[in-house]
Amino acid sequence: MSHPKSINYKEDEINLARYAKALGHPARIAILKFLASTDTCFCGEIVDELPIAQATVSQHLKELKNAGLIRGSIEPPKVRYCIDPENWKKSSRFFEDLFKKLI
Amino acid sequence: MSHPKSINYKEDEINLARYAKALGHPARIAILKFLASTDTCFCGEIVDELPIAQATVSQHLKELKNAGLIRGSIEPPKVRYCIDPENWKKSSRFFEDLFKKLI
DNA sequence: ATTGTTCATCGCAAATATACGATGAATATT
DNA sequence: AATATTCATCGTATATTTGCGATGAACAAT
Repeated sequence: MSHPKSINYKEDEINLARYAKALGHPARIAILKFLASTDTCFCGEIVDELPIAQATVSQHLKELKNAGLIRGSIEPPKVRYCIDPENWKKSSRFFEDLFKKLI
Repeated sequence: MSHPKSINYKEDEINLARYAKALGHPARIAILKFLASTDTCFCGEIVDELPIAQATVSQHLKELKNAGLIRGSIEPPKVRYCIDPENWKKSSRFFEDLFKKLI
């Protein structure tokens, strides 16, 4: 792919897009809602909850982690996941700012 | 692709994911911010503003339109775009509901 | 030492997204 | 009629995403 015009979006636009992209799949929305409702949980609980295979759930968790929306702490042989409160608040503010630009 | 477990996400999760996905690219964030700041605009103005080709801008506009976030009205030989106030409010509420689940 | 549990990662296939140039459709101007 | 403007769409190339089964790593329990 070529980029004749050099791409230079603003930092905030890139960050907001990254958060939005992470939220852009029903499975990940469901995972986050589940996480928010239970405070913390293990991968296995999500697998039981959702209609997708363990490998796929693990991949979605990885993406949410990469986006910064969740965190995982090892608790052998499991991994306890929770929402990252700081980034959660940050992304909440990002969306709020975007939407209040019009309403 | 195969789907051994039948996929059945909740309606709201699907809708929120669709809005989020539409917001999941810096160019589309930039387009929406520009649209919000100018009320309405033509495709050409966005092409001047953003570092991407006309065909690509048009495609992003199409995706935003498919997601329901913007509308376009023909004004020959141009198309005037504006944010869809109703769906904008709706998606704003969706995100608000998601984020307030934790904070 | 062997087995079981839990989860990440690898390797693969198919689908979707991103970007562009070229072309087409619609209309206004000459 | 011919030309110019504006924008959508087509065709194409490449990258990313989504999903799965299989395997591996880490630890617990036998």
